[in-house]
Amino acid sequence: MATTIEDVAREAGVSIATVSRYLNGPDGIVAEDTGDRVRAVVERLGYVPNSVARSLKTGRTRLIGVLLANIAHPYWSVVLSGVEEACQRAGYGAIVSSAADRADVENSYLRAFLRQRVDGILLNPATAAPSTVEAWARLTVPVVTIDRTLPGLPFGLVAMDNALGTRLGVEHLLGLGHRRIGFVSWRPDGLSNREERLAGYQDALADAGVEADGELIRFAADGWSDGVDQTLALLAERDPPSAIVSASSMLNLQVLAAVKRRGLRVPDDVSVVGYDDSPWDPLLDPPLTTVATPAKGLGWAAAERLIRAIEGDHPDDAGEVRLVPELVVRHSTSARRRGGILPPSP
Amino acid sequence: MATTIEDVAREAGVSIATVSRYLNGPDGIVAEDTGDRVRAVVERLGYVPNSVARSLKTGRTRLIGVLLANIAHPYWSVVLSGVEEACQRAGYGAIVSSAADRADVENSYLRAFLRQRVDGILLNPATAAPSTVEAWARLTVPVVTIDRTLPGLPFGLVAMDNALGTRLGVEHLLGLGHRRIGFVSWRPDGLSNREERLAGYQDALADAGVEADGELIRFAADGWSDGVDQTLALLAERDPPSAIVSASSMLNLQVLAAVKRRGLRVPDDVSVVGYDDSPWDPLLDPPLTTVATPAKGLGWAAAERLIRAIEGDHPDDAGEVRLVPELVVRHSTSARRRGGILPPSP
DNA sequence: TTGTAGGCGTTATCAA
DNA sequence: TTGATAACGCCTACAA
Repeated sequence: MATTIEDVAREAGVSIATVSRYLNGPDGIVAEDTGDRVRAVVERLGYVPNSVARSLKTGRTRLIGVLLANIAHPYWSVVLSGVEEACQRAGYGAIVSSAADRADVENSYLRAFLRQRVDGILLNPATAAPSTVEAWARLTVPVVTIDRTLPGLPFGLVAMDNALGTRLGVEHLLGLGHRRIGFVSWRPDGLSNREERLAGYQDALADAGVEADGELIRFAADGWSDGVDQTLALLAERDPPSAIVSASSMLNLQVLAAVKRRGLRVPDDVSVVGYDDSPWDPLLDPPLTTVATPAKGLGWAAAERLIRAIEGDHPDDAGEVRLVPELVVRHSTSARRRGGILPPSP
Repeated sequence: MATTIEDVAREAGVSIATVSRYLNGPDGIVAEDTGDRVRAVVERLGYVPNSVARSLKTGRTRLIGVLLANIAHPYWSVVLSGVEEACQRAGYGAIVSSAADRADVENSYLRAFLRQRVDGILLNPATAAPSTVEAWARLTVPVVTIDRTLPGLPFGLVAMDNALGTRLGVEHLLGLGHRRIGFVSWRPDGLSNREERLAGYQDALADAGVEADGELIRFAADGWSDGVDQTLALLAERDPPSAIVSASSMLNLQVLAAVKRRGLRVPDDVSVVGYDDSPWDPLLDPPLTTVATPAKGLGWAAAERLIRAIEGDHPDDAGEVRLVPELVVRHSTSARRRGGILPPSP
């Protein structure tokens, strides 16, 4: 067994209360020479306080649970770096897990977190299944949803202003003279982020008096390939778009690849606006015009907020915090050419 | 306070020992009707066992610490998905943290893990600082290093066969007739993965009897931009390479971007072999020939091994497990053209 | 300024 | 088959 506070107390010739006070109390709560003796013994024995015992006593673990829909998406590595930073500053640890996009896995992790007595949970919901809402609704630990939520979840949300994000892309293209603007996104599934990005696209067009055309909207299945097919289908229409807005960092490359595979040039034949401004977006060919979403800031803000809720200051329990995306103009967009897309080369 | 085992016992009219047995013991350790009563009460009260108390008693937390050098690298999101999967299967949770490439942060997380009484640690060392080795060397918890290690760390390692990885790239290019093959990697820092990838490149050339030329080796500073500059410098040499091997997924795009910025075509003017086969590599322009490294498998194998060590079967405590990379040939490499690189267009 | 002792919620030993 | 009870390691009144 590891050395305990009792070992330290015995060796130092004091009581465990004194050791505990020296370790946790404010400066000067133990006499200076007593403290010196304790410190020496702690050092010599390599004593490491057992926070399991501490948690049992205090009822707090200084652990938060982070439940991601799917951690394999590269976007989350950056978000997590923000979560880590906020946790580290506040002295919390993060148990992170990934639901692999399945509601049942999500549920089982939720139960695990409850058993672990985490002080709070950061939730990126995996699905819009009703069971999800039901299971989470009557929780007592603080929960903050991150990046997206779904109807009925009574938690605070920290997310991007998704509607503004796609709107920025559309308005940029409108300003360049584009009127037929395609939209490639994930298939809507009841989760807020997808719905909002679609709405931002549609509203921006409507506000500009541009006629909506459902044919210009394509939904891809999750993953790294269907976005290519959907974009190809979009480009193969009778009246194809002169510009495309991608609604996700994973789709950016798929849209670009499809345009090129079709033998078209970006931006000369088709302008492309990406999403998220991943670190590699400036390195693409051409450097991608993108809606920048501060991924690290998202993680940081969400963790910060959760920790505040845990520590008792809940200014706006179920309110939303929306981070503001910004358009970064690079070289994948240009003024609309007359004449539209040429037929594919044979 | 949450409901405890005592509440359940009282409501069910049994002792807490019986409740505990019903919950943890093998089937049939309590009489069927007793069990039914307990189950009903557990359900009604929404009792969730407190694993903090359980851990205090048993001395095991079923938690592992995952200490990454820098989680912000997108590669790790995929690795972590493998770690998660292994943990989930075995009923463990993973506290993940990121050292932001700093030895002091790494050390403070190590202490935090020790306080938390994690059952084991998965370590991706941040630096080759001597303090690192010293701090870790006399640990008692099981530790498995992942992806890389450094001299003096007495732990098992689960990593790619890095030398084979770059060798595969070089041999592929040699087979295509290339002789002047450039190498763009991270600046060596004493960590095994970087050293090994360099050695693999050098050995493959030596084995083929190709003269080594230090000018063909360029080291980039961490991040998303210096790799571009280093590649540009490489291409600006008097006798530039006809092919380049990139030693990291983060450098793939930087190398590609630099070649294009120089006005050269891939693979017609310069062949490029990438590293890691990220999910987006097939979508690049041109689709990247890459050394595929099973990132998810890496995470899975490392976590699996750590869990085995925790549970007491340590077949090969400090040995290495090397995952085998494979070359995926796409369209960024081609036979060497005669005449070499043209001068840059004005 | 320091010490004593009770209790946090479990598990597991020993009896019954 | 079940129940009492002693730890596990720490924090924190309350006493001294």
